[in-house]
Amino acid sequence: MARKPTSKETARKPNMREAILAAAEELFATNGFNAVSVRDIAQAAGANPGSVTYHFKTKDGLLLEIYRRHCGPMNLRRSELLAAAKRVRDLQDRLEAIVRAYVVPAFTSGSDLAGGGARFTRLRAVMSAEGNEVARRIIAQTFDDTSHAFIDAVHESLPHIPRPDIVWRSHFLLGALYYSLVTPDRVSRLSRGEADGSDAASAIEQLVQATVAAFQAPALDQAAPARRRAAASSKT
Amino acid sequence: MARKPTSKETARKPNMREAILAAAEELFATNGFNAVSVRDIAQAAGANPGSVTYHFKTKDGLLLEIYRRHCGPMNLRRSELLAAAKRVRDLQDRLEAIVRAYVVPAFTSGSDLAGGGARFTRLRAVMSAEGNEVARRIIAQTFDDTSHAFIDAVHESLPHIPRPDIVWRSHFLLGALYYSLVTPDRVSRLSRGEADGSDAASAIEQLVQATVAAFQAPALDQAAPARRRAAASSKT
DNA sequence: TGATCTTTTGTACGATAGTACAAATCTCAT
DNA sequence: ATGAGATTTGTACTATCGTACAAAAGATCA
Repeated sequence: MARKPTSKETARKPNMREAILAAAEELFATNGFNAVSVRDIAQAAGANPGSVTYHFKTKDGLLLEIYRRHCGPMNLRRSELLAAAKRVRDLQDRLEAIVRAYVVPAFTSGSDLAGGGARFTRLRAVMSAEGNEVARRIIAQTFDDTSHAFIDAVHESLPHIPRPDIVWRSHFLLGALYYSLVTPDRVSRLSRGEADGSDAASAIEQLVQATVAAFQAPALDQAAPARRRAAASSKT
Repeated sequence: MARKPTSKETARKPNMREAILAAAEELFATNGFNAVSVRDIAQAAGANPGSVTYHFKTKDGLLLEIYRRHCGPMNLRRSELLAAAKRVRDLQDRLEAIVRAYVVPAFTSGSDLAGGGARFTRLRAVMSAEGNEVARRIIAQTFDDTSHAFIDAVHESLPHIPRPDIVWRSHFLLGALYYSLVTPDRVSRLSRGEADGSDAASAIEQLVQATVAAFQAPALDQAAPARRRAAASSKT
């Protein structure tokens, strides 16, 4: 084999590095980190396995770069939306806007990257579930600021709710958000086709609506004890 | 006869099969399926790698057996609690009892197995995130009945809410439940120590409270459109 | 006890993992 | 065109993977 005419027949890849990143993001997000091999990624990107090593040195390095690529834009977008939300005058609307500022960037792209932020958010969900070390480090130092800002904003809208309760509820929000991206088919299945779990717009609206109501629920201390007993009769 | 030796000390291995199951459950739940090797499991159980093959044939078979071991008891427990909840007369209390019937067995053991159901639920969360094939098959055919029963029960308590909305909200519930078991430390961290994410009792109460409020939120169709964009001081 | 069945051990095999590295190829200013 | 740097390719190495299997050890009961 003297030569191979790669320049003409295949669509010219102006940036193989981007193709590898996109392929890895997709594969990691759907199968987890360890289930995907470097060779799988290379094949999906139409690249050579060695090319992955060249661009990202290690598999961890590849994951790291995926995070680096998305964290900035997404958090920036969240900050902007949060700042705008805080300016909403009506209290009820403001809370909804705050929640929306947290949810929307997770579903839609926070940058120019194709495929949207949903894929990256799903990736985060999967890495979180797997207890991935690289992801854990990045998340703690990158997203905690954003989370705190969000929690503070919610707390300002609901000053009568203790902060720990708000932390719990925003934690539930993130879990619900993650799970909606991980197994959207379950929504379609359980609703017998009446709802489409893959529809981002529906997911956002439903999630915002439910979360706002959850945040507005009375705090545990002041509400539950009075009528606790009737509900939980059998207990270990 | 010598007394039954406690399983913590080296002592004797009365049931290596159980030790392997427990070790695998723990390792899978914390690291994912592919990140854990059969050798890791064997070592954690104090067994020989070949012993795993003998008892469970394959790694998939081991995972399958873990599911088989838990699904029955947990769903049975849920059915019992759900039946009891449906008998609660007060509407508000009934809804709370229904939600509790869904949540409690996921946190506490549904059987005599040590370690509680939390570990298994966390395992399910991780397998779900990884898109594990074995788990996917079992879940669809084992948990969907339970989920439908739960959704129907909630719908009976809230007949004015469209069923798809209830599906979405119960989906969020499961996501929040999963995430609370996957990264409890995040709650502790974001609350700056004011809340303990590892405390099952707190998690349950917070989750039930938030979820009941979410279920009771007005449906999307009838509430949102009126005040979506403009500031709405008027109530329709 | 000895025979038989169950369980555990030790080892090995083929497949595949991540990664390194040199050769081949491409890009582009000069 | 040419040479230098950037990128891609091909291949190989070592480690570890899941699993198979024969031998050793333990258990059970006539």
